[in-house]
Amino acid sequence: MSETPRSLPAKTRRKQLIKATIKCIAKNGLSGTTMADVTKLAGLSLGIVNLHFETKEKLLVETLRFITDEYRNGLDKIFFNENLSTEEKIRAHVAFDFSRAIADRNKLAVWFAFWGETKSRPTYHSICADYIDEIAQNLTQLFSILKNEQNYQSVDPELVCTCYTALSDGLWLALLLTPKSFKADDAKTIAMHYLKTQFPNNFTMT
Amino acid sequence: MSETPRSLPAKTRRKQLIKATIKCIAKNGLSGTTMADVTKLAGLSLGIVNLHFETKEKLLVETLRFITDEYRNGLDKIFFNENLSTEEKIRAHVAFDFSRAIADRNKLAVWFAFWGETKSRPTYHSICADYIDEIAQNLTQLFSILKNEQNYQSVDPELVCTCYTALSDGLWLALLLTPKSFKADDAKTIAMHYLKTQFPNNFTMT
Amino acid sequence: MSETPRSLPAKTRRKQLIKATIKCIAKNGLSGTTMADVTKLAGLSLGIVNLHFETKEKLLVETLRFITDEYRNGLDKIFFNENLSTEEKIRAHVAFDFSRAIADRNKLAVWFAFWGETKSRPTYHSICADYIDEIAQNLTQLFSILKNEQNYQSVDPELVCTCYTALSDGLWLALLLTPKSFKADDAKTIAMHYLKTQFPNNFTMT
Amino acid sequence: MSETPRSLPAKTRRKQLIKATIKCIAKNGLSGTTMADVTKLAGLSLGIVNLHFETKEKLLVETLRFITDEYRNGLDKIFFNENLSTEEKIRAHVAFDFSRAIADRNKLAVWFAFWGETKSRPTYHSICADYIDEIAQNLTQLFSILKNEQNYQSVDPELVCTCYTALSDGLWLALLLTPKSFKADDAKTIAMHYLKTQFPNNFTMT
DNA sequence: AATGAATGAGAATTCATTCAT
DNA sequence: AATGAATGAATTCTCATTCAT
Repeated sequence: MSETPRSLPAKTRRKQLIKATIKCIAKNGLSGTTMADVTKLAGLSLGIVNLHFETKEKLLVETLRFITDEYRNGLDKIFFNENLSTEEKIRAHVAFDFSRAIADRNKLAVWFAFWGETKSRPTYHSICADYIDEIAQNLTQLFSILKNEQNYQSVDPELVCTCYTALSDGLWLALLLTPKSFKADDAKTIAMHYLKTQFPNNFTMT
Repeated sequence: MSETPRSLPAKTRRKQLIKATIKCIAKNGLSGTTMADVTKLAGLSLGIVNLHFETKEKLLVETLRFITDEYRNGLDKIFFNENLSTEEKIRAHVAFDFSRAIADRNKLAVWFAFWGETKSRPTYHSICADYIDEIAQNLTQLFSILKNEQNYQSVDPELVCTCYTALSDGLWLALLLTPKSFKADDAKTIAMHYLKTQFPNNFTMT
Repeated sequence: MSETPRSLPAKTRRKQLIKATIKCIAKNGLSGTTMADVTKLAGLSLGIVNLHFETKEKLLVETLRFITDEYRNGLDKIFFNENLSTEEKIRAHVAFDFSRAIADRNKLAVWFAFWGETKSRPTYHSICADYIDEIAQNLTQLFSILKNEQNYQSVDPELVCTCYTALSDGLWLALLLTPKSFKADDAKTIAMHYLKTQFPNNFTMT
Repeated sequence: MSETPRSLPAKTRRKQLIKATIKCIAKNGLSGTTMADVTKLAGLSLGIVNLHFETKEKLLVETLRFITDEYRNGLDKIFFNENLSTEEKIRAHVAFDFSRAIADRNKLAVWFAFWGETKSRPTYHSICADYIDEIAQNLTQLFSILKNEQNYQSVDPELVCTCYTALSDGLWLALLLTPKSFKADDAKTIAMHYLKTQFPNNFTMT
């Protein structure tokens, strides 16, 4: 194992601790995650969390914010990419949803761990509510543009967005619960299958 | 409120405690649920959990099993109801998924609380895996029969089952996360919308 | 050692813990007093403080209140005793100030431990301010009555009260700091010596 | 505020830290005084205490010694001042006891903070015992000289010294506990009032 | 069957001290 | 001489479990 330098920029340390926290939550659950576990996994001392995050709760919040930002930023890059057509953007969105970085079982476990506590923790809820809204607006807009571009009469962009979002959440759950029999590619196939029912002239090949 | 008798059949006490546990998990999250909270909410003494469930862990497992059984039994009643047509069975399935009893926010919070810990707790996982499989088989069969009855050529019953299941899981999450703007009826509409894309000649009216 | 019963009335347990706390503060200082020390000295388990006092801070406050109440109640019994003359009441007051129960080195250490933190802890301050005022009023009244009864022209009862109070506080400090060379009886002699200067016709014999 | 030079004579740094310690103890109590607080208040780095005092304990001891020396040196200057008469020396002593420099609430808080820990800390005790003795000897001698000079028959110089010392300690406590209603001038008045009872021909005017 | 005071292992947090820069 | 990130022992607090009544 390579020696970590004794002193590092605060940002690096925070990221190091957040990554260890993700692994820990995936391994032990939110309730089973102790500061001792996290710091040991990070190869650091017990007191360091307090130094960089003050409390365990704040570390958890920052961890949720980290995966939230990662997801949002990834989607924003697609949404604001001027080189992609609308269809390509939607395809890229789906591909991103079930990519290595996002549909990673550790991160999925973290998502669901926080969602499971959302009702009782206003802070978790507000962090989630925040990004859900923004992404839904962008995706609805994409469906709306595609509808107009390609003259799909009966499509309801908002409904399709809600349906697609729920579907991808449910597919993530399936990836988390039945990792043996259900893979990211299966999930992507199903997501595309739904989009094809709405936009039959698009989304035809893989 | 009427006085609880000091001595009651064990089964009644167990149900009483499980119901208190559901409320507690919804209110405080899985990690924030203590035996003191549960027993106080049930109006019983601290020691009673040990008497009826031995450990907290076993109470939690029984709680998960309780909502799991409730869901499975409800669906079984529909599936084995000889008075219903296949379409009616599927309609009833959807109606049940978003009924008062099932799409109750307390129970949804419990589902997601356990799912969030699933990766780290083999027991929770095996309880979930168990019922998921059985229900998927039944639902796939219904789609398969409908396909043959009504001559839907291109429908893949297994894929539709997986897609519907993921969709309803995702809709439950939406009900949990955004209860203000998204109601059970909205969820049901979206679920039916998906089924209509697969079986356009069925599921036409509300 | 006699076995303590496993379960006791809450009041008894609280007193038991407060007494152990007094000993601990005297032995280790306020900052050196740990819950582990207190509970070990009381022959009880670590968790019991939380059960009866919630936090360490509350145990400390109750401890201060305990010695405060003991002092105030003792003086009240003297002040409201109808069988004593005014001079007898003042004599009893002095005797009480330097009695076994009050001029006990453990308790003195506790008094000064709290006084030393008074400036930084509003709660400690308010508990002290409370009783100081009440006692000063009563003592001033005694001096006032004695002045009138015995026709002492130049005595200022309020000033004598403040002076006596400061003197007895200082004598307590001497008892705490130089226990070898300075005893309760010496302190009492000095206190009486001061009173004799103000009321030469009273307070003549021991 | 002017920049502190990065490198300064050790003595200056030590005094700087001791002054910050006094403020900190007054503000947060002895138990609430951390190295982080002290060094921040001094505008210096956390590691500097170790450099100049080795341990926190040694810094505290030096702080106690600092206020102790300040008090003792002030009194020595009076005692060995050949230009003052005995009465003037005693008057100066009282004036010093309740001067700005000594009856400062920060320093009083420090005195009582240490006295509160004296019973459990032999080091603190020996520092205190040391100066108490020396001052008592000097003051007794002054009273003794005054007695002989002015022919006070019944005065017991040692008793008067003990009484005055206790009184001034108690007055300091009053200044600490009830700063609003009790000021240094009030304390001085009471101290002089006591001395007048012993030496009625002296100490007549302010 | 039921109670709830007591227990004590386990977890978060604090903070004096260290040490590479 | 000075810095401040990092350490980890010590302490408080939590809470599932026990057990005498």
